[in-house]
Amino acid sequence: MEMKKDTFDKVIAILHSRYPEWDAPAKKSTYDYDRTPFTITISVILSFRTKDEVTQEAGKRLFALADTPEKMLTLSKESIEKTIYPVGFYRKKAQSVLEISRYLIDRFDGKVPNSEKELLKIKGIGPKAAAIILERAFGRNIVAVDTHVHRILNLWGFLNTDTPQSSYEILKALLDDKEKRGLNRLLVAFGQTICRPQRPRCEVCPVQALCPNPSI
DNA sequence: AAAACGGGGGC
DNA sequence: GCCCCAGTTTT
Repeated sequence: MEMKKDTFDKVIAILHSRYPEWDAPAKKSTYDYDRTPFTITISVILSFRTKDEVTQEAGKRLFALADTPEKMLTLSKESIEKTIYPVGFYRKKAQSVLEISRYLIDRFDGKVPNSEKELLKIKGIGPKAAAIILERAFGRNIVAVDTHVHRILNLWGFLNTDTPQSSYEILKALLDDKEKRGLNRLLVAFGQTICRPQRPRCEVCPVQALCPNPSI
């Protein structure tokens, strides 16, 4: 089954009125480390193919040791591996963390560039990571298809089109003429708390009646 | 286009 | 056990 766009709009409206706090920026107090462009960037790297909770715990441990590119370079690759374990691809990511730190210092005086073009030049940062960094670190009003958003789009049937568009293009079209940033956050929060990857809480979902594929 | 990177979790 | 996991680089 697939959902129509007007149903999608209705779903967004219901979620918005039921959980107005979801489209607000994440509170700093929900994290145990400073949310700087650098820590945000590294968190995004750590999050690939890894559960949110594991990523959060790993980030907390890592940023307690080093929350700037300069401090990061004082750590050995092995100690970073140990610290971030058990995130997926932890060896490759430890290497990537060091490379990115080195690159930021050499090219941008230790700062994360507020530019998609520049972010994409960094090894280890692709289109999705760049979008998430721009949104979270710099508040840019763009859509960022993270794993939650992707999963929900798929669940609602928006990714089973004959002419395959990227999930990024599809979401952009669905959220056109709206405040993309807030609505994007709304979907992420929905995916984290109710429409979860494991054991989705359909029984408390306010839009269950509109869902094409409830797992209830 | 497909493999590789690496664990966790569902069934 | 086996299968999945939608991020990026490498082959």
